[in-house]
Amino acid sequence: MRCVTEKSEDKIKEAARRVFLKKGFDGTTSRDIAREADMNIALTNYYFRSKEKLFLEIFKDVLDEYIKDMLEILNRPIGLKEKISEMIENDFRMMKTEPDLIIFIMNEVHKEPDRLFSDNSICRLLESSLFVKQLDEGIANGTVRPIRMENILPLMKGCIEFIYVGKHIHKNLFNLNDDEFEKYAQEQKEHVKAMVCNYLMLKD
Amino acid sequence: MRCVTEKSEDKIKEAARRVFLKKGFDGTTSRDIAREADMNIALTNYYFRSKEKLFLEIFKDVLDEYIKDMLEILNRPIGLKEKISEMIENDFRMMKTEPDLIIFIMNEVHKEPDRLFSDNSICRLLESSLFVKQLDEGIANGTVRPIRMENILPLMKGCIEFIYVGKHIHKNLFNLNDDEFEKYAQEQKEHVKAMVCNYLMLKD
DNA sequence: GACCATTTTAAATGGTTGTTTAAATTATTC
DNA sequence: GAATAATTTAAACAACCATTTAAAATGGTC
Repeated sequence: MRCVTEKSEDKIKEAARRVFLKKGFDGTTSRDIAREADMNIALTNYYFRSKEKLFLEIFKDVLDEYIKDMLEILNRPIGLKEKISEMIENDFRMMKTEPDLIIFIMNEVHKEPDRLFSDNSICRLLESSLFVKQLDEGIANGTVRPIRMENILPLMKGCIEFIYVGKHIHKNLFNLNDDEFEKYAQEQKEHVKAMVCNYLMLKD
Repeated sequence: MRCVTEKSEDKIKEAARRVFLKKGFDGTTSRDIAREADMNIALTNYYFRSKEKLFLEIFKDVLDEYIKDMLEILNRPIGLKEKISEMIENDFRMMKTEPDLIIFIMNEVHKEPDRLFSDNSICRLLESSLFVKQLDEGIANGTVRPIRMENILPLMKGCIEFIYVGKHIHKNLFNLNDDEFEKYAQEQKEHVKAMVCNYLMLKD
């Protein structure tokens, strides 16, 4: 049975995740991780063999986390409009609880594209989702604008994740403090919801 | 006209820009830059005093480049709808010619927010742009949805820059090769144009 | 061609990197 | 409680880092 004190391996992994997300792979040293985990430097390699191996484990987790919620919502048995609203709300929630997640993924993949598994399992999960079925049905009966899932998803996620990925830039560009930025992000959320629904749904 | 043999200082700066944009500040070594510029390592410090100073010079240039075109279009004497179209086309052009630019800025600012000059000169330039005047006029006479410049700009730029910032992710997620991605990006461009205009312009 | 400032070079600086070692400590098994 | 295995430690490793040095090469001026 697990006791109150965490296993060293987990402590290191969690500490490493925190540091990697903040500083990226290149900006993080083994000593940073050891210090954050309050453990001896050698333990990183004792448990994970190398900084790279530890990183890849964490990167895989982070990527799964990013996609898991999205897939769950795409398959939820609710209407299209509500689904879009949920997707956007979920994105906002994620950006607030894990503000470093997106820029971390984007940047690491940008520097080393091969870190993305080359299998297309997620691709197939997306294509076979309930969301795609709903989209195709709506298009067939004329209630939905002809558009593919590949195009509509970034229209939702892009607008939201973009302002958080470039949070400091937008704070500076629009002269906002932290509170004002959050209010601004809320406004933006409602605009995105309205705009995407407005564009997707055809009324006749 | 340009001399045949470039000045060493410029050669180093251009080489450094290329490497920094690809690998980021942390991922770039002085030796990387020297190798790319085909020059001795000591010259980087001879001309720029330090890697940090060289980086800051380049970063300032890159940031200006990102904002200059946008401001010019915002002040161009053309109609709102055409202006939005031009903004989006310009964004696409930039993402194609300098695909690493946005993720580079985003990531460096994310890691070191103070690298952004704290003055709000750009902020004031945005607020006093012709675009804002046109927006306010349209809102006043009921042809444009009540929305602020801060909200509408990321609705345009976010959708487009997002798919390029996460190009490899989207290529993998949607199972696209390079050609297919460019076709996909073109589709996306048209969707964004239509969606934003559709949302912004009120017809009655 | 001697003089001087500028530019370029190879080599070295001290510090940090990821990783390893071998000894010390703790936990587990009988 | 001795023997064995698992964990943790301090120290060291070679490789690489940004930067500096001092000498060499270059170019222009008189």
